[in-house]
Amino acid sequence: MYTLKRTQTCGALRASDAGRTVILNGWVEARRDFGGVLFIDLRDRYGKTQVVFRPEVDAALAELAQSLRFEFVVAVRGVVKARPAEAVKKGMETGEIELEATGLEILNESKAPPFEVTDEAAASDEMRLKYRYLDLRRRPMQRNMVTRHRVLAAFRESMDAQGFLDLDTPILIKNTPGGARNFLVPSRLWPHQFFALAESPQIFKQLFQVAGMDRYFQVCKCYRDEDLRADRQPEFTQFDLEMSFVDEGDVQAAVEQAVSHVFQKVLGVTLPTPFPRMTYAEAMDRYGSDKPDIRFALHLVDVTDLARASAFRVFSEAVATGGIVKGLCVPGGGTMSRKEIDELTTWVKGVGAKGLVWLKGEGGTLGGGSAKNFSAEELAALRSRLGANDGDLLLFVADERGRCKVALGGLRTMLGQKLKLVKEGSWEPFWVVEFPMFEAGPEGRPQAKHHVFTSPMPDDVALLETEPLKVRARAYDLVLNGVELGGGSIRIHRKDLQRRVLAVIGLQEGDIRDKFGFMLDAFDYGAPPHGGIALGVDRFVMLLLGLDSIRDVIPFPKTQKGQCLMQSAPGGVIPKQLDELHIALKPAPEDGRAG
RNA sequence: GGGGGCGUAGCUCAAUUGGUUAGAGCAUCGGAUUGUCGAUCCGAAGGUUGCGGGUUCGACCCCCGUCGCCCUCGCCA
Repeated sequence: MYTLKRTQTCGALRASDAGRTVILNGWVEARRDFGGVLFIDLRDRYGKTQVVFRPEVDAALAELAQSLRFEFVVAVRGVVKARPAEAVKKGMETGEIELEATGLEILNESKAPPFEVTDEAAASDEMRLKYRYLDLRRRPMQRNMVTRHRVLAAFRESMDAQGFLDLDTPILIKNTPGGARNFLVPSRLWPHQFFALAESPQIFKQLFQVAGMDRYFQVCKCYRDEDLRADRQPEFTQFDLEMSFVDEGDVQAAVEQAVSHVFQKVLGVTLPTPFPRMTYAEAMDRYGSDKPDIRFALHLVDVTDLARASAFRVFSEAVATGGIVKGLCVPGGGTMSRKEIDELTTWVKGVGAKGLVWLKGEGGTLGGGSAKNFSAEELAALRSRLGANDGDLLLFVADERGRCKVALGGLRTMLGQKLKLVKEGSWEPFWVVEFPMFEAGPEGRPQAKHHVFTSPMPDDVALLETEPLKVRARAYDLVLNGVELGGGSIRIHRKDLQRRVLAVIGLQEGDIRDKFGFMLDAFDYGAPPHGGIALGVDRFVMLLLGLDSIRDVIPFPKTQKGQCLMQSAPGGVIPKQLDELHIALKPAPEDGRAG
């Protein structure tokens, strides 16, 4: 119990409140002591208000206020006063007033915080994660969390308006190898048996369709035990939806409506719909990426034909061994230093490419770098093919097809950011469509690129057994500003086609029965045509806020090694727990990371 | 598993490229200060330079190993 319960929040008071007696509760954000008069900035989720203590108003109170320190939690009663004209703080919502204190209750003291709880993130990621509750107290993080809430609220609003049902699915499910590595949960009641944490609600949402729950959606947690990235966490959140009696266009339209609604509600931005479509083949050829940032026009240009006959062996040999040569013309990139170009080369080699060939537009032809390896005619042809001007930088990668695209596509993205080619504040969502059904696995055997329930395009079904790698899928990814927001597909709803697809990836009848038996059984009982999609909530919020790490929009994220620095999770368990689970531990690996 | 960056006071950083007493700002503590809002001024305290080993007359600096944080490739249907 405490006596001075707040009557207002710290962001509420304005000049029109002058003369009122109110009570504020909050944290001490700043303290300015003039010996006589003492100022305190009081903060809560809603804002910040200056409190002033004066000895002439209450000497004992002013003395008590001297003991206040950063992050003390206090309750202050006082009279709202208009500030003297010269003391008005511009740019502060409550800057026209201050609270002249007549009562103070220290609700809790605080140790000196390990870092300052200020708007500027002056602390390292490590400190922020260890003391996450203090990091979250900072205004920018509070803003991020509020935005996250508003995005979720707007999404649910749109889904409800479109007639979707919010239904949940189990987190503890059966382990099915393939796809992302699962987190495993041992079963106490069934010794030697394990649950897996759901990596997505995929199977269940399809079974909802079999069950007639047309138009399902959910905001759900997903778990994948894979390596982390700036935009990947082992535990993340998806907008998940699935619909019956639909084709690609219906799912995309539903998503466009929901995404547009979120943009309108959260940013006040109107997105033109429908979103443009681009085929996977075009994305890879022109951008070297299946999630290109199309906000800047920097395209990969194929010069394989020119390279084939070149005297420059780096080019001709790459082509002779079945590779390709592609180039990128960076407008104005000629000013980049040798050192900067070397950094690009280092990166390219890091992704497995052999190297980077570079030239600069100068004197009406091309010079610098590898120019001496080409004839004048070749330089002219390259310059013309890439549309280069004097002052431009030309970058080429000659390599195996996939590596070439990945290397140049990566360079394109890096240069777009480095040279600020991107129009800030622009939003260009689009769909990448016609993904390949399969990709070559380790031993050349086709693997599902999306997942095994994805339907092939009708025109390509005949190729399933003969040229599986040429079969295109009825799959689609939603891409926004170079980020893959999510992907989905029209599913296979007929058992005969499903069996053919499973056979292509080499699953034996026994395996099929073991892994997907219940799914196929369900399809025996009238599965409707259906399809859906899942979008990454964390990435979505990150994009809306213009941030570049997913960690800043997840309240309690893990480090890149998958640890929670605040809890020190994961951690060990006591022998009794292991006994109950009938689990014996093998010796820990040498790196000493065992709990 | 591979490539790269970083690790120095509670926090954020510096240390003339190997030279003897490792500095600054903020925070902390003490003092001064009656209109500030990153308050100001004076003073104090604060260090196993992530950890282990090596090279050297001498190591924050060079070498090897290791741990941690970040970026990235693989991986993530």
